[in-house]
Amino acid sequence: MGRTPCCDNKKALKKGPWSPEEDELLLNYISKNHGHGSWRSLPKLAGLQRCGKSCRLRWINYLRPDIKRGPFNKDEEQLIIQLHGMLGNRWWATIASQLPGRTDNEIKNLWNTHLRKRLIAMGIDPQTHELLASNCLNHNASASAATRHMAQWESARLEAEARLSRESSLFSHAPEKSESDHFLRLWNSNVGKSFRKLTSDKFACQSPISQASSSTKCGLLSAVTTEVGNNLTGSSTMAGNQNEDLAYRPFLINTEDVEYKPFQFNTEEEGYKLFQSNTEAGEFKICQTNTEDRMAGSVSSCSNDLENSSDTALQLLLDYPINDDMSFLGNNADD
DNA sequence: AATGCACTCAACCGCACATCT
DNA sequence: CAGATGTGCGGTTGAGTGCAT
Repeated sequence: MGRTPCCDNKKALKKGPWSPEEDELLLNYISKNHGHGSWRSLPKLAGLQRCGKSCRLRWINYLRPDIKRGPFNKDEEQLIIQLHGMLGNRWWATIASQLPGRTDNEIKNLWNTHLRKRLIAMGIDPQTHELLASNCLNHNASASAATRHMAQWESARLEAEARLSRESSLFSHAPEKSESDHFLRLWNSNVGKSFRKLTSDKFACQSPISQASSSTKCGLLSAVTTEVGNNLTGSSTMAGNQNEDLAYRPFLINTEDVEYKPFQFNTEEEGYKLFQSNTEAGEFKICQTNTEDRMAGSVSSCSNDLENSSDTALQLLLDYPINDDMSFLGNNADD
């Protein structure tokens, strides 16, 4: 039963930095064989005294021909921060997928060495994207709004997951994509476009940094419909269990200009307008949803005064020029 | 020139999930 | 179906490097 171990620890396998000779062996093997095939058997076939895992890592993070070298530009850094705000630490690979030629390892390093420190210097917790405690003393009202925004964003994320889960069940013949991939694709898709339109029209926002305090009025970004049913329950449970990691990050950041603003709705009712899919046509559109259908457990303790602002950091994220297509739905249909 | 410190980043480690026997 | 293995991923480490003293 089973297979032999991947890496035989009894063999003296080399560790540490790769030599140019080793790189050449690995490159030659992969180019001659039009791919790596089994990573486990690769080292032996390629004549390398390395474990397959080490070979894979070397290929993915360094030798792959499509690796983009050189420093990250501002757009890339901004996108990483935005995506980290959406996804958190758990999905470096997903973030990397949005940056052609960049590896998860590279992005992770950039985050840990540069971006994280930059946020800290700005008084922002790089994990939660919330204001650090010291800043909260000066921005109590805003920080409390930030907490609400976290709930709003988490609700939006759950809604997206639930919707996509439902969609995937409708396209059950299609291969499953990862949850995060769904979310990113959703964000980049017409759904996101609709959402962008909604937020453009309806969202107001305030900056915890630029505005010392203000009374706020916000609704929930929790337009969860009863159609979601069990899928939603699953998502909700999942998110609850992994709250620390999956927690939606409410802020959107422009690190250069310290634009760091949460988003809000003008009214609670507006918050309940979100994605409603027309599954027959495979299209999404926005419609009114019943407030009573909102997901149980959603944070709803929002105060009800809000200051409008059309120039939001959210808009920066929403308008970021990500490829706006529905290819993932198309793929589903094709498969 | 020597030393210590901070920083970077390639690589390792261990876990989770998918796949195979 | 159970358990072993393969693969991918995030967290962490530590060697190399640059800078300050």
